[in-house]
Amino acid sequence: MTPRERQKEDRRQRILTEAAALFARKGYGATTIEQIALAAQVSHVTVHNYHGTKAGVLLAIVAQSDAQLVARLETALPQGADPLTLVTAFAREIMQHADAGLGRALWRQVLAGVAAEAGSAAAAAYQRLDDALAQVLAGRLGPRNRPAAPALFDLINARFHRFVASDSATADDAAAALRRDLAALLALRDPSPPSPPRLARRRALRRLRHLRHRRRQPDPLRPPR
Amino acid sequence: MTPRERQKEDRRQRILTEAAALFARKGYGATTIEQIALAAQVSHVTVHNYHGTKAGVLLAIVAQSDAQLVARLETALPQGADPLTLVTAFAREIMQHADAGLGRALWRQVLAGVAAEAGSAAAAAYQRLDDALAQVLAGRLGPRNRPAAPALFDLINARFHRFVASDSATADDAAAALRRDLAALLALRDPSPPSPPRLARRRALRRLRHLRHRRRQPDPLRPPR
DNA sequence: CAAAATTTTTTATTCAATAAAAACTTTTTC
DNA sequence: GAAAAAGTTTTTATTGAATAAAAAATTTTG
Repeated sequence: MTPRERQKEDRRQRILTEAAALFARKGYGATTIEQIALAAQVSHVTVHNYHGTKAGVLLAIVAQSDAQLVARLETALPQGADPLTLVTAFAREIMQHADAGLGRALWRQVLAGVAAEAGSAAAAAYQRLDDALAQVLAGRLGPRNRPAAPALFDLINARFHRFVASDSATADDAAAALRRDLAALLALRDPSPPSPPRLARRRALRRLRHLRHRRRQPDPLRPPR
Repeated sequence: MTPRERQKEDRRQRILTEAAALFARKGYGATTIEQIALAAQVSHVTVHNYHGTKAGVLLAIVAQSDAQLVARLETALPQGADPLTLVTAFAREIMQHADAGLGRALWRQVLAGVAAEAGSAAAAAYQRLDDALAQVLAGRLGPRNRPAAPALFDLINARFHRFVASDSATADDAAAALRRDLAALLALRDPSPPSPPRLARRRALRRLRHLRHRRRQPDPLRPPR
């Protein structure tokens, strides 16, 4: 690594470290690029050259801190759990991570930045992290359930957005709501009335039903014992 | 309505109309509040007084134009369709609406504004519209499937976000992806291996399976004929 | 009609963002 | 190793969003 590359890396790191400290201490709106530049001992133009916008600085911070989240999830997530338990555990982790790390006010700015600067390098990096998170989830679902991982992640993400948008919601509330959503989704049925079963089939069905103690259709996803 | 109220309403409407025209013609970034103010014959401070921020102006425009979308969906959506068809039709409608109306670039700013200004009056108004849309969906699902409406709407919304974030994605692609997601979700199964069935039950199961022509578990949601 | 209340405009300031030129540092080349 | 070249940061300047406070204008009320 040449001295030039090293300097560049140093500056980059200084900017991110100082910005993170300032954002955490004074909030996003109240810290200025100038203050970040001053703390990092560069000019404000350099901050812009490195990260484009103030939101870009924040996205870069998230990209760093969230490599950790991926690692954490790898270990913290239950291994053989049913999908519902897995998904709610996953959701809880990322929400607690949001509160413990940047906090919701900053996360609102992150989500805004991702939406506003779709296509930018910073947004692309965030997207990769999101994909990595979805991969972790996919890895924990069995091969049979893996195809559902993207949709499950979308549901988690929707709840995460709501969680971040509010200041009062708790991670537990959000997880419970997610569980309800998912249960309702899995209970979906075609509204057209089933064609009346033929006689032989009806007999077999009746017998089976009896053996099942009247339980018609066991939920594909049961809440954990 | 007093003259004062009427004037206020007039000004408000002028600002929104002129802003919409400017945004459409020159894009969000290239139109300034000053230009909007000039066209609406008010000062830039008045624009701020009415709508807070530039994103606030845009959100107000969306709130107006999207009352129409709700009405349109009420008529355009199939009535007795199965959930999967309904959901994809719904998704297609809102994406086409986005393209036909503001366009994706502006929608990116809308989504960013909602995230950044969570809690503001403008964001709350947007949220109500979102809720109204979800209500339309709920109305079309039978009473049996209605509890799944929020989750289905979340899935649609996630796809809408992706759609808006990209400039190349088509509404059809997005709808197809949504259909796949949903199908995968509904095929979810508990990963724990089923306890070996008792003998009597096994016999009944075998017979039933035979009568079903080897189809184990019919999809609760079938694609439309 | 005059006083009071409300609203808009004027004026001024801070900060994000960007551009262009100048200054500085490292690397390359001879 | 010195001079030229390349790359990077800083200085300087400008535009535009956002906000605050005072001044001006308009409407309502007594």
